[in-house]
Amino acid sequence: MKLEKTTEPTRRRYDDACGTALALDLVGERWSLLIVRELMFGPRRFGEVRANVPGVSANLLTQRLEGLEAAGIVRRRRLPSPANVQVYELTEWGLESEPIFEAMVRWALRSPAHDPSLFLSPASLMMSLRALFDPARAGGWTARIGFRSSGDVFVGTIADREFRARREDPAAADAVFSGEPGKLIGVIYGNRPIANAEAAGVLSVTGNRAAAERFVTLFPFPAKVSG
Amino acid sequence: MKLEKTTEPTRRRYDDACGTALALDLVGERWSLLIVRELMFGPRRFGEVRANVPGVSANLLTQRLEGLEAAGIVRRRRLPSPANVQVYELTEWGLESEPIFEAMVRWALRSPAHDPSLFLSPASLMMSLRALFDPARAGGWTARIGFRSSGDVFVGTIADREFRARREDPAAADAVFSGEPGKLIGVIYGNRPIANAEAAGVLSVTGNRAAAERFVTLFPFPAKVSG
DNA sequence: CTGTATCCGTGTTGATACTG
DNA sequence: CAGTATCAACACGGATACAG
Repeated sequence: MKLEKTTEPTRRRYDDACGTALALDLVGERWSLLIVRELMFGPRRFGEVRANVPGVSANLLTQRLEGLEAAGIVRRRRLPSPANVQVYELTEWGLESEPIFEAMVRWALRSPAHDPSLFLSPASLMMSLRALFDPARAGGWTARIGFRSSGDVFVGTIADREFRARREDPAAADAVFSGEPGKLIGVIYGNRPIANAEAAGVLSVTGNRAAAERFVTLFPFPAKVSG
Repeated sequence: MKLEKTTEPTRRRYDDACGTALALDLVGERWSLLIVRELMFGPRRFGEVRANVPGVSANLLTQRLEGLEAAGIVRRRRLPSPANVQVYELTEWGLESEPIFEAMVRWALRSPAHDPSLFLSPASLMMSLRALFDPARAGGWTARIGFRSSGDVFVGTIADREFRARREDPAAADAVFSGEPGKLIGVIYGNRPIANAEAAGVLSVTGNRAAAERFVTLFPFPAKVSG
């Protein structure tokens, strides 16, 4: 028998009044932000999060979800009867961490170290689109664009110079992209013709083709740093 | 016999094409962002960084500065002859990480876990001001406000609905605040009268008093989350 | 003073196996 | 599917010693 360590014998904190340090105390531990990212577009189950955060082990995911829940960022909920499964979702405040992701994506993609061939989760795809969306290019355009990607579905809405995304059936969207997240983002990042990707068989577009063609021009990829 | 570990036997990376994950690979290690924060307003020496990032040990600081340099975020420079000391400064791209800090500060300060009584570095003070600055409240006002805080000096400039800050002699500013960072930010966060803090002897204001009074109203503190 | 290079105790991480 | 248990390897933080 050994001494009980209640939960935190010496939790590793920054003792710093700076908001940055506090943010790092809240979500700065390894994996935490990637877990929040997966919850950003709606509730997810344990296994769904795990499958989309490559490399995280089950015990760490458990610990992080507990920590995020204790911090008031994540809430655990049980879906009503027919489903009756447990899901994790962001609290209102957790959802408000979104600008952190946008800033990180915009900044990090300028690094020469970025490797677009690595795994990309559907949520990461949508987050990237939000981060790179250029309101000026959208002008007054309004559209609903659907995505079917690795079994996940989203509808992205462009209206009032804003781009929002939700997990939602894309059947009623103006146009729908289907394909792996990495392939979809490749068309947008590379500013390459959709037809080429379709010919390569890695992507398909249904619905209003002109809308799809216009959509992919709204996300300028940031210039790489000179180094 | 064992393999030589050149420098990084198994560097701990997220193998994820998401910009968020890349940002965390770049600056997600413990201490890294707080080090960048200290460099955000100009070059700093090793000891200055160490003194303003409470708890970081010398060897960790060395490691992090090396890593940040290798990533192209920090540059090492030797000041010309009379000084002839080595300083660390952000690269252009490193400087562009600033929006990440603003987003983190704005989000984290809503946490009930924020403890304003902890240590606050002068750079953190200026970062907080940038994060909380409200362009609408500034309107068309133009002013230069100086800060003398823990041996550090800054000038904050309000113009064109923007607030910028640099390490600079505040002698020529319209008004100058002097005092510890925690006390200065307390007046702004708490929206308390300057006179009270002066009476308590923790702060002093010189120059145009009306400008100082107006200045402190431009940084609305975000509402705490209900939890 | 400005770092750099060790060693060491401890806590965290990650792989695997396992349980309900 | 949703976690828990175990354990080896590693990272962290502190101390100390050392170099320019």
